[in-house]
Amino acid sequence: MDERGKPSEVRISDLASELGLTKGTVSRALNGYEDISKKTRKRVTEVARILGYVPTTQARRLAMGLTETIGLVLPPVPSQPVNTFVSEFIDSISTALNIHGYDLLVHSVNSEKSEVDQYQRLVHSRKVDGFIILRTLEADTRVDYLLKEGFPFVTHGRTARMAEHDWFDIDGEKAFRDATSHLVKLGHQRIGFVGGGNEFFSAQLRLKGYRNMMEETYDNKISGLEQPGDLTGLGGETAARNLLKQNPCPTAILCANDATALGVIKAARELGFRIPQQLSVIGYDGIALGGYLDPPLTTLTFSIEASGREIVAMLLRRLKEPGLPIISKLASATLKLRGSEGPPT
Amino acid sequence: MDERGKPSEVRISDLASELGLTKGTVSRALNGYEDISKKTRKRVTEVARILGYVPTTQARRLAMGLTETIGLVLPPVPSQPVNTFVSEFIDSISTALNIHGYDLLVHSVNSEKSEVDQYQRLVHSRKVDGFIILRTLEADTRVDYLLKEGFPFVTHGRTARMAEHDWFDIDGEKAFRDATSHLVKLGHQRIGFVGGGNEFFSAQLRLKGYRNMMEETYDNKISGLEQPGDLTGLGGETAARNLLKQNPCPTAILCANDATALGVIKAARELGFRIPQQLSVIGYDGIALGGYLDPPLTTLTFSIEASGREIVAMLLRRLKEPGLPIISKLASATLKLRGSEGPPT
DNA sequence: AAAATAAACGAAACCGGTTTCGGTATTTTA
DNA sequence: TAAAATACCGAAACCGGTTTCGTTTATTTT
Repeated sequence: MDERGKPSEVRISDLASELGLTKGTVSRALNGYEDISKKTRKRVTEVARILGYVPTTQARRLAMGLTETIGLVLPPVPSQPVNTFVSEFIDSISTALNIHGYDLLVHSVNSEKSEVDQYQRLVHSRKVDGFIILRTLEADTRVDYLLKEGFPFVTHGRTARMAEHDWFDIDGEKAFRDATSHLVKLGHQRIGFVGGGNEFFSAQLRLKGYRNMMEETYDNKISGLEQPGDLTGLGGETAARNLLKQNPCPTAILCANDATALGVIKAARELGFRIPQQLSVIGYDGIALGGYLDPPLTTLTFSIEASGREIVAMLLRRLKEPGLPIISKLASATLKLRGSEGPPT
Repeated sequence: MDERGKPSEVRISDLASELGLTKGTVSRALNGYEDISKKTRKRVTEVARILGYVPTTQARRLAMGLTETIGLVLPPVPSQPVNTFVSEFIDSISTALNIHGYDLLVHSVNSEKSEVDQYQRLVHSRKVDGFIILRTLEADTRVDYLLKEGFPFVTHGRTARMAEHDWFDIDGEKAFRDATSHLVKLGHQRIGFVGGGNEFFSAQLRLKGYRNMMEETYDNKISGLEQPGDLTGLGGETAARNLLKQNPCPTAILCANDATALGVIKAARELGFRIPQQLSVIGYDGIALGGYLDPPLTTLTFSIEASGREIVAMLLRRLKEPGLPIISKLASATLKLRGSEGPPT
């Protein structure tokens, strides 16, 4: 214990000389090597505890040739901070990583450099052992780059090259089939859809789920109700105006995410629609705030915490056994009925 | 350029032998030492570029005795993910740090270990050069610990010991004076207040701002309208029920944050109050989602991005010049009128 | 009791950089 | 032109650990 301000400056050499051993021996004693006598090991760990010795991370990592650090590069999201996904996700993966002795390094994409540049820097400077990739695109340059380098990573979301890399995803296709089916059962026929950017693979799958269910149910007789979106509230507003000026207009609208749904609801209200009486709205994401709306937003939801834990587990497995065949996992979202949908009038 | 999968494995020694120099010379050439001829320096940088040499971070940091990393330990927030503050804040500070060559290390508090333990581990294992502390309490054990260790950090929010450490804060007292004053000018007399947990210093200051303005305006004739809260929607609901069952009941309610405001609005609606006609509500945080409510939530807001940038600047200054006197900065929030308040009826 | 084996630790190389110090070769000064 | 100063680079120590290899001592084996 040091009385002074500075944190303990005990190095392994200090420990060694204190014990009358060499630092190599101390290191092996502390790391459970078998060629250390029980008595010595006990003595070493005891003195280490008393002196408050903690190995310097940088030195250990240099010697062992690993970083025990996982990188997360935040995708540049121009003003779409409606979603708490990122913070919850960071929380869950850092928790999971910490448990296994790994650290989480968070980087941002500052305007000057491209996104792939960030990955490149992190790889070459050996700051991380692997990556977690968020918001995958169908053609994803980050994935392309890391595959080319042979650098470990797991994506949250699928890509066009999903057969070549580990991934975790929510089954958005099934989720939107379910949601559409739910609306159909309530009696809706003209069900609108507001998508996300089509560059996102997930957006395509959600659209697919919706479209397939509509085609199967109404045998291609009801169409023209798909609108592009951009996963923001503003995008939802414009899409809703386009849909609601049609005649006959939709009695329900399915949205690619909750932010979009909020925009749709806002625009619909301004046009005089009452929800859910005159228009049912369903979102996707399960943001907590949806429960405080009036009416509370019905949405498709999944556990961010579980997703993060799963992804971390996959990545750590990959790091441990690089030769493993591709790992992937498809989890499912559940429809959380809260009140923004009902039978059509 | 390597054709194979592996990332470039060029070490400084490879560069040196390729150039016919020693690694010491190469290092100095690359780091701008004055005892290297212009010609040699040019040759070194050129070959380094061609071979794609990037110094291994771990080695550099070990040799230089620094980590170039800042730690952020996420405070354990039991189910309060209504706020996007954390993700936006992380985004802004990592951007600011990256620009200066620093990394951001994010840790979580896994149940087993206490929060201070996390800081202790990070300090002793020398993983970070400094910390950014979020959600300060009046008596903050994290601050106590780091002050004791003499370890650099900047807080977002003040503490009881703010005279002893660097801090950045939003002037919540003034903000709530302003908001109260705004409601007074609209004609409100019975203005309610729902606080945050009183262990947070910020919550106390917000309450103080509200209370002082009320006392000054109504000369202590109007009181009993303060309710405790917990910064969550649920807390807002119960507080609102307590306030609204009074007779006469408040015509406006000021909330310690937006999540609370959402809860207040929900409860008020359920009790039959129309907003803002029968009850004005004002929040604090400026969450983007508030703009999509009906009516849009009037709130006190400030730039998270600017806060993050400022805090990073303060911390880096501190690291560069440890002897500097305490640095602090008080920024102000602005009242964003959106529609959830109006004159009383 | 001598030889073989096992147990326990010391010595030294290594990870990949940075930095100090000292020694030539070259230029400047006297 | 000899001496002093300067420019430029090599050699080696160092950061704080880990790991391999070899040596000594203690224990078995024959």
